[in-house]
Amino acid sequence: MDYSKTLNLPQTSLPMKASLPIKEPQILEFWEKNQIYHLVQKKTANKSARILHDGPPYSNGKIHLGQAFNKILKDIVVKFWNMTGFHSPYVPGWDTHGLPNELEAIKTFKLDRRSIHPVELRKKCRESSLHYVEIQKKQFQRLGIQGEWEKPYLTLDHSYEAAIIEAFGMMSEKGYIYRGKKPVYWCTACETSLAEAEIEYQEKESPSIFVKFPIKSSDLLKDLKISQNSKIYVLIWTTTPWTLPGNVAVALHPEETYCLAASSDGEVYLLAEKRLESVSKAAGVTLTKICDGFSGSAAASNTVCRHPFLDRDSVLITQSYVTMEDGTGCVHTAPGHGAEDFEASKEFHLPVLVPVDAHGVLTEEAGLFKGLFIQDANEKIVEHLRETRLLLHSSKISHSYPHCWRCRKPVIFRATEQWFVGVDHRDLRKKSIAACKEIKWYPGWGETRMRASLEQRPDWCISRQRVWGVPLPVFYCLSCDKPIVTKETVESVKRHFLEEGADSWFSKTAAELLPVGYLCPFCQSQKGFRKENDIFDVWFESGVSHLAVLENHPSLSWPSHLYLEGPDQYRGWFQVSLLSSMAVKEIPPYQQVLTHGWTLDLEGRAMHKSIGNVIDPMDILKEYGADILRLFFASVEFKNDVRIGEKVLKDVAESYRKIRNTCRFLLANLYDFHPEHNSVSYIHLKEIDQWALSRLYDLIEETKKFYENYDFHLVYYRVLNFCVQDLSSVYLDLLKDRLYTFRPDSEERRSAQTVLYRILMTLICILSPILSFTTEEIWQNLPVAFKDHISVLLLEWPALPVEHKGDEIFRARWGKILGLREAVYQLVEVLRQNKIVRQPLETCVYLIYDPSVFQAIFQDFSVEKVKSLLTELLIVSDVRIVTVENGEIKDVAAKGRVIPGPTAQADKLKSILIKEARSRGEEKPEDSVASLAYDCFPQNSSGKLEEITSSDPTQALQMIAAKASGEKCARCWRMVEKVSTEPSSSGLCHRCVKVIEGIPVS
RNA sequence: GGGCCUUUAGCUCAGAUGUGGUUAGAGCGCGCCCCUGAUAAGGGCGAGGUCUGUGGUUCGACUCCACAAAGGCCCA
Repeated sequence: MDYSKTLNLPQTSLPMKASLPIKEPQILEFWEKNQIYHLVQKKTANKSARILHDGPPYSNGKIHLGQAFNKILKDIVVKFWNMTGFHSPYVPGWDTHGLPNELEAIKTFKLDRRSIHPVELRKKCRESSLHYVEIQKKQFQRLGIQGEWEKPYLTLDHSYEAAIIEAFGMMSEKGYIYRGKKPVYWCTACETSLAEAEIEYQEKESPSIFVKFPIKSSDLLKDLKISQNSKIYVLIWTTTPWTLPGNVAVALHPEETYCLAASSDGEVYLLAEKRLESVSKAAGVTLTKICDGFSGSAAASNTVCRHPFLDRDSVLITQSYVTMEDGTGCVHTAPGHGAEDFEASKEFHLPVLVPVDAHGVLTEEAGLFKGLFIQDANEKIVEHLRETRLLLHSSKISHSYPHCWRCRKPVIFRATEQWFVGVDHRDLRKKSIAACKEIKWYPGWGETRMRASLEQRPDWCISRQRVWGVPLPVFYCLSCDKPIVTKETVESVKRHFLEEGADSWFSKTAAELLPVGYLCPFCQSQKGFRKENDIFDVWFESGVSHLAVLENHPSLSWPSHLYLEGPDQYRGWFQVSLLSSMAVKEIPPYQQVLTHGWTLDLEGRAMHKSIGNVIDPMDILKEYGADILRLFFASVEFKNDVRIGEKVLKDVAESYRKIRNTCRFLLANLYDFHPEHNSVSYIHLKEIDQWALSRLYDLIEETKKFYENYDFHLVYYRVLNFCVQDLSSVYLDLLKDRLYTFRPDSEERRSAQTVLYRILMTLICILSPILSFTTEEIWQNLPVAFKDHISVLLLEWPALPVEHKGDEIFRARWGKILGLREAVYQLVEVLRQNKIVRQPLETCVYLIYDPSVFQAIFQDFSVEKVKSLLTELLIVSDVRIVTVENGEIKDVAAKGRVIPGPTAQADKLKSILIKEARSRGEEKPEDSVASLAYDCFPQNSSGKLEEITSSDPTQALQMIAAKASGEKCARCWRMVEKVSTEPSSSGLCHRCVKVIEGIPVS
């Protein structure tokens, strides 16, 4: 007879196969249509605000994996906050100005930036930027990121542009802004200065030359009584011959030892003693020391050389940055072409010469090399030096050299007029470093790194020679040529930008931008003014986003709780934001800083187009779905670098299925459950159900802590382990009997459902920040009676009454019981290997009764309770708690007699069972019984367990497993003594007979 | 070359509890087996690690120190 129709089998509309790439867009539509983001904001409106301020990506292309990573993490954080008592709006932003966007526009529209009018170029840039904003917006939304997408912040917004001017004005007013000539990275192809962040180091081949600087006069040579007529030279080494026209000095290390060495042709060179050997080798000449060594400072004293080809002197100076690792220990110094050289020029009052123009062409100052491009100048200068016998040696060298991040060409160092933020003005650096202590860094070493970055950084060059950006609001008097930045002028420019945007700077005259009748504050001239040509560095723009956005956006407030970006931002956005905030407000713009690692390929290499290992996030969405990508990022320790590829995504997809199926099983067994009408109160729940609740209680507590600490991977593993270990393998497995075979509305079944319901709702909540699409899908498949909200995103973090945790005795008992379960399954496995049983349900487990052992494991439980608990937990057909007396097995009743010697009893029981097996005709009767002593006082048990249990560490529970006797019930598949022979219920056990009474059987 | 960081089973992660001590854990994957009433599901058991390497401190180090290798970010 087929009794399966009489069972309460699971029913659900939630498919096992996720089909995320198809399902997710539908869910997005649902969120969009119902304005879920705004419902969440409305719901949390009166909670305390906690703001994650979005760092703006460039709108110059489609999103890459690193950006997907970043936004997903932000989304998880914000969703968690919104469900745990905070009001957390998320306003995404874009960096729409700057070189990357400008270059993208030039490429897209094939523009000639030399001929195009700035206003026209800006129009095209704007078009391109907004185009990519829309693309990226769609892509981010596709990832499931919730936010104010219809009102993001853009750095080209008029209000934002005005805010930049305002911030500049405030900093200028406090004296942070100054104008100066300073060597900056300069790309001759792009004709612009570059920020440090815009530089890439690549291998490059350069000339490597040793140049002789003839000594004109020197204290040292006088002291050494060396004839001034001798050919004596200071020997320098350089890889940039074109900078020689800018040479004004040669630097020696003050403490290192220098010497004079003669070559075979009688010339004498000054160089560092330590470098003598390698220089001889490199130049292929024999150098012989001709006197004792002397210090660098002695050598430099009043020593003047003649420039090798210009009618000018070059003085010897001392600098501690001179190293003995390469060169000659005598460093060619051109203050217009090097940072250290520039610093030295300040100390020794050297002129800063820049004989190279913006295109990389040498100027009048370079003498006979005038008009040459630097590459050509290199060759000509070397040639000239050789001709004039001032070149000792020339070769080629391959070394790491700075390149432009956009055009990839080698850059030069060139001093130009620039605008700066003085980092040490008003102790800005010190204050910023001090502020780091007040900020919470995740991971903790972020503080060290930020401090180190701050300590090292030079003054902040905020000007760029481009047009796509916000112009520096500076005017120059046509009469006295002094730069003018006053409260009045800034305010006037700000007003224009607020109304018409920064384009007005390019379309209007200075007079139109300035207040009517404005006079030069320095000379009172009426000749008028010209406008500054430079625009702001994009770091300045994004660096003041906390002012432009947090203070002005209606949803936000200043300061933010958290900034969350990649590790490159310690020197980028984190730092410039901190500096601008400390300069203007004297308070950091964030309370916490969280960084994630870089996304790498499976071999641990960074992703580069040239290597061909770049992964497009959209490809992952097409194949796996956004939830898999989200789950992946939640599964890894994201504070480190993250390796991603086919294999790891597949692995995560597997785990995803486990989680999904667990939820599906829960849901499918609740098809006839109504939480209001069918719930069973806690005290009436079965012990096992209470245990499941206590596990759930722990899960909630622990995952909440993990989320709060941004340890999403711990949330992932905790949830997965809960699904696998507590639910799938233990609780759900044992519950099938009760759910399927008991009367639908029986107390036992409702007890289980009460807990399943709680577990399902909790899992959905815990997972919703990560698996937003899937939990929403489950939510849509939930019975109406379960739901008090339209979307899963409106839920609050789950809470269970503290009593559900279970007291110490309860928890100790369950610790032991689960250990016992593992031991029993080892026994069952032996029987299975011996082909005695195929599954636990065919097994009977015998426990030798020993009161102290039972007390230790089961605490205050009665024998009956232990028996029924274990039968259900172990999914065996019978658990017998027995004593063995006079060769007979006796089931222990509630107050059964106790006899000593459990081990001996177990042995006897074993032989009795073997005997029985033999009489049944088993081939190998001794194989049909498996025994084990379960040590209920393991030495490694925790202190808390020790308190509750007795102190005898040697006691153990004697357990024996054997094949269960009797007949198999056709409905519940348990082995029972006897099944019914009645026609209406034939083959059924007593329990099932009762259940199907009144239920028609087909 | 400098600063900061990473390196525990095939993969992703725990842990080594504020100051070193007996057989270093999980999930996935893998192997063997069971079930067919979660079924392109579910269950059981098992095999996998000289804790990146080398040296040192110590009675004893995966855990402390030094150096090194590989990789990442930033800077020169």
